[in-house]
Amino acid sequence: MSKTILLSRVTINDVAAYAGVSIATVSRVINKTDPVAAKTAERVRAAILELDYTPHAAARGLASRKTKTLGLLLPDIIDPFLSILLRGIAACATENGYALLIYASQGQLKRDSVDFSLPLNEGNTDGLIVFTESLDEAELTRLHRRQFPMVLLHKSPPVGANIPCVTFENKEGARKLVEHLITAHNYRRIAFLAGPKGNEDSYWREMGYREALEIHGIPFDPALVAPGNFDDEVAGATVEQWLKEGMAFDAIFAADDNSATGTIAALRRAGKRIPEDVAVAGFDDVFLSHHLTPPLTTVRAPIEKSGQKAAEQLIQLIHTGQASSLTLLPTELVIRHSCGC
Amino acid sequence: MSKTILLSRVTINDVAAYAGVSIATVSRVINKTDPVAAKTAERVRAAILELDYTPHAAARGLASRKTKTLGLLLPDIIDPFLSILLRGIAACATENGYALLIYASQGQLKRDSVDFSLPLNEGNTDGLIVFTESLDEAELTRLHRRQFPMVLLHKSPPVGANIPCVTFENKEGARKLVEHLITAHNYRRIAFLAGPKGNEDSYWREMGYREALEIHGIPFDPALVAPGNFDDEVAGATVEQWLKEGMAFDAIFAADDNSATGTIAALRRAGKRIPEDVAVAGFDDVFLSHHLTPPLTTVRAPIEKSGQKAAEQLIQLIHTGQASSLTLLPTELVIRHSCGC
DNA sequence: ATGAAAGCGCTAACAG
DNA sequence: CTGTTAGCGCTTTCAT
Repeated sequence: MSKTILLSRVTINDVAAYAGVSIATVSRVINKTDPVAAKTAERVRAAILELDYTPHAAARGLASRKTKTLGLLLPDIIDPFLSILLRGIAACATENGYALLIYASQGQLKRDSVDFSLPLNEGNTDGLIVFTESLDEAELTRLHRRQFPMVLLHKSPPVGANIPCVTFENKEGARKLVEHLITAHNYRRIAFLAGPKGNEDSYWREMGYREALEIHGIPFDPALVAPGNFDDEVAGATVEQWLKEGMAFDAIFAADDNSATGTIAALRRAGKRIPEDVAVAGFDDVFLSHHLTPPLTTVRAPIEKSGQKAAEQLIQLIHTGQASSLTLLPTELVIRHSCGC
Repeated sequence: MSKTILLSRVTINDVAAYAGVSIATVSRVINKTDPVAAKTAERVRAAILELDYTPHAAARGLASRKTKTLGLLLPDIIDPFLSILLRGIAACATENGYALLIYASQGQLKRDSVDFSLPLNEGNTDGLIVFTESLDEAELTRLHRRQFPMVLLHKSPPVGANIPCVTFENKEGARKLVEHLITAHNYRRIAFLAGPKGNEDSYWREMGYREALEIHGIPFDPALVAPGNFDDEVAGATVEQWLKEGMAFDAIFAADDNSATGTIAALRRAGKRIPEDVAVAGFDDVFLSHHLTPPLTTVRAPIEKSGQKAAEQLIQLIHTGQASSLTLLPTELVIRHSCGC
């Protein structure tokens, strides 16, 4: 009976033998790929239950050439942003019957040695979501040549490779925010705390910042741009440095809310009032933004949606071979008090 | 040459043919399982490079009976806590050459139907990390009977199943915190905002709270315990309800920092001063805790470490068949200002 | 040091 | 409706 201790794996053969049918029939009732007589199916189901059988995913994948899992490649950084993104991806994947295989490459993955083998590939996933810089361009191009389904998240494709991509309207969001700083509050010395080098979200946010300045005839001052690295401590250090140098500014636009948080902390340590002495604004609108003091003026980025869209596009690509080459998610200005409002 | 477009998969056979050796030899140079003559190995490596060959993970898994991936089962909630936990797990996994397969069960996974197949199992992972309530006890017991390597995160094993478990010293941390509230500030009406029903971390934090009261001869008042659900909005609503009812308290101990955040917000909306009118304390010490106003007094939980330990234990279990049945990570009181200090 | 061959557990024609 | 059989791509004895 069910007390039998089965240490070796129960396979489809055991089920077939137990139910007195062929393995093909067992496969059919499991996958519902072909009609099976009701009574036979019932016997098979009983056998599965009795033997406590679970199909072997790898074997299935080998035979059917599909794994029902999505791969996600991330660089190391795991922060509030990623956590929200993950929720979007995971929800969409699960909803569509896909598992999510995540690989956090510490830094960028490159094909450096011969025995290099991409941990996520055709063998264990049906497709890949590649976040920012997690994968080397050569490798990206190679996989694409192989027709391996991929979508890029917050990163544009290498030239010549038409890989679908989903990201935010970063430039517009930043421009609107900075224009608000200029027109509503008349700030003129607005500093920008950039994100990590090479990060495209940050790049476009800076472009939006510059565009706003230009529109309003404010000359761009390179001294007013410094690294914040999407990190509260790095941002804090930069702000402290500026303060020490006696740099003049009446507002700081941080490329994300983490760096805005560090900015506020540093400003406060230096005895500055926010927004009276220096206004602060961020980007993303993550959880903590409205719990800061003062509540942070920022740009809401639909992070969860961007994850969801990426998964959606990937699944569509897997099923139909087609996906939008660019999905641009709208951003929205969120005025709170740190800007002076 | 390399311009050849290969649409069909390149297999070990292609490599073997190209290098003029048998597939066994190719396998050997890839896995370094047996000595291969230097010149032969060189030819094989060249072939791999030239053909752009990547081993097929599923086939490998099937043949070798190991997948080099760890599975992580999560309930739906993806919050700052999870994000930190993930970092610990992912880092340890990657470091040891394992990929991480994540499945977010919306709610608890149960074996409800026959064609139910646990998305993460012997077929695609070498072992499983099960977080809190993500997996039904029956299924847990079943997998354990099968000797499938598992470790539980923030959840104790079903009776009779000796599954390794890693969690925090929740009770001690909570007791120390509440004792601080009592002895340093002389609060007597201390409310407790509990976590989700069934959550063991929350349960032990409540036990620590009760113990502290008892030690100091303060009678336990059930009216002072209400749900916060590890969520800022739920916590805020509860606090508002208390305020409306005219409930008397001089301090609120929230079971986690999210609910402490909501508590502070609600208190402030009601015009209460913190800590003068009501003191607040949390648990976890996540990123935002020291950016709140006032900075939050809390208990630091080594979240990243708990993820790392879980992965470590699991890998050890896979390799040696042995692991500590209980890993209890110490917590530490973090006094900031929200308690009155 | 290398090759031949037998599976790993399953799906998917193809028969019947 | 059901069974037989040929792989899927790889690892792993067992020979040589």
